[in-house]
Amino acid sequence: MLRELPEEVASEVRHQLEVIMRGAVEVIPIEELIVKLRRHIETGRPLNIKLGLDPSAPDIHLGHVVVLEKLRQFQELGHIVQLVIGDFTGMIGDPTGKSETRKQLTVEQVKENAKTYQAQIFKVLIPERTEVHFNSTWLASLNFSDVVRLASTITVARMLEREDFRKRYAENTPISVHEFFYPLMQGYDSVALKSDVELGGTDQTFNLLMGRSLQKEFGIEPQIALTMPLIEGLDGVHKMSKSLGNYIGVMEPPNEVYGKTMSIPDDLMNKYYVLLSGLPLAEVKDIEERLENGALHPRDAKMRLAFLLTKRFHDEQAAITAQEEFVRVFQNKALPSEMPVFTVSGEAIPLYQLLTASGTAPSNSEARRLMTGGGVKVNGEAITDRDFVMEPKSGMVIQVGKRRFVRIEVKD
RNA sequence: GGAGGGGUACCAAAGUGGUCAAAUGGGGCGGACUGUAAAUCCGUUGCGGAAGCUUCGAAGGUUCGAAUCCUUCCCCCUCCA
Repeated sequence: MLRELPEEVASEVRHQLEVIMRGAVEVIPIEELIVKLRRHIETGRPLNIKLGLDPSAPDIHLGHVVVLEKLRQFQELGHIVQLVIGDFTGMIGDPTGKSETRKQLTVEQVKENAKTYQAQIFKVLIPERTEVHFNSTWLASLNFSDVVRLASTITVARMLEREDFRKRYAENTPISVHEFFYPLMQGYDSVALKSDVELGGTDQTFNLLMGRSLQKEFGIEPQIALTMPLIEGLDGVHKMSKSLGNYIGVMEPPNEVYGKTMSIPDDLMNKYYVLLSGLPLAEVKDIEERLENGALHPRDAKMRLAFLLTKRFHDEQAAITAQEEFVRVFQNKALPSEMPVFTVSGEAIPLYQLLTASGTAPSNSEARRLMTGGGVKVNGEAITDRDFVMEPKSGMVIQVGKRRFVRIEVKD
C-alpha cells in the first residue's frame, strides 16, 4: 500500500505510523489510518483526534495520561485534538438512583469541572492544537425520533457484546436500558465532530467502534479506533482509578508523585516507562535489558522513573528536591525537611488524642490501635502504651507509620 | 401481572433467639525483613478513656433478650406472562 506512494510521502506516513503505534494496543483498521495520514501529508490538512471525557471526575491521573500522551504525539505530528466534555451525559445523570451511581451535575458544576480539567490536561497537551467541546451542544437538541433513529442502528445482541455488558448480563447484575444510550451518545459525538481518530483505553473499544458505525450511518468517513492499554495502579493489580485510591494524580505535590511512583511493583516499571516516561523507545529498551541482566538495580530504575514523572508534572527543580527528600526520609530514615505543624497548649494530653486532633489518625480507637501495633513514634521512640500521656514540648516530632509526620508547637 | 430466591461490616461470605461488635477469606492499616518493589511472617481492622453506645436494607412489633421471630415498606435477582 505504501509502495505505490512517492518516497517522501511514504516515509512520512511510515514515520507518523511508527509514533502512533508506540504503546498502542489496537488500531482499527490500520489501512484506513494510512489513507487518512497520506491525505494529511498530501494536503496538509490535520486529522481530528477525539477524546471523550467524563465531566464528573476532574482528577487526572496517570491512567488518563497514557491516552493524553498519545494525543500529544498526534499534536506533535501536526494534528488537532478534539476534547469532548460529556456534560450532557453528566447532566442527565443516572436515573436508576442506585447508590453509587453518578450524580446529576448542574451546569455550573460542569463548567467548573471543565475548567479544572483544562488546567490539568494542559500539563500534557498543547493548548494551541486543542479544541474543547461540550457534547450538550449537539445532544441536547436531539428529539425522540432522532434518538430512536440512533437506537435502531444497533441490536441488543450487538450491545451485549460489549465486555462489561456481557459480563453483567451473565452474572445477573442489572443493566439499565439507558446505559445502552451512552455508547450511542459517544458515537454521535464523533458524527457531530467528524472525527478521524478516536482514542480510548481498551475498555473503550466497543464505544469507539460505535462511533465508526454511526458515522457510516450518517454518511461520514468513519473514524479510526485507537486503543491504549489500561495501566495498573499502585497495587499493581487493578487498573488505576480514583475510586480505588491507587492512583498518581498529575496535580499531586512533587513528593507524592515521586513517593507513589517508588511504591509501584517492579513488574509495572517497564509499562510505565513505555507509556509515560517520554523517553525514546530505544532508551526504554536499554533500561529493560540492563534490569534483566542485573546491570541496573530496580530501585535505581524506579528512581529515574519517579524523577521523570515528577519533572513532567512539575519541573526539574521540584523533581530534584523530591528525590533528595525521598532519600533523606526513606533511605536514610531521617526526618523530612518540612512537616506539618500542630499547635497545642502545654497541658499534658493522652498521645492518642494528639494523634486524632492533629489528623494523623482518623479516630481515637484507630490511634490507639496504631500505638499498640508499634506504629507510633515520638522523637523516634516507639510508644506502645496505648494510654501514654505526654507533655507536649515545642519541636517534638510525632511519626505515624512510615510517612506521616507532625511537629508539635506549644502555644501558651 | 404470577411464582420463587435474596439484601450481613470496604468486598465476598458464614451466622437463623442469648456464648454476636458478628466466623472465615480477600482488601486496608501497622510491625518485622527490604529497595516506601515482590514474596513471607506477625498484629490489627465500628465509636468511646471507660461504663457503655450505635451496627446486619428501612420503620415498627413480639421477647428478660433479636442479625436471627412477626408486620409493613424499599431494593435486587431468577423463572413464567
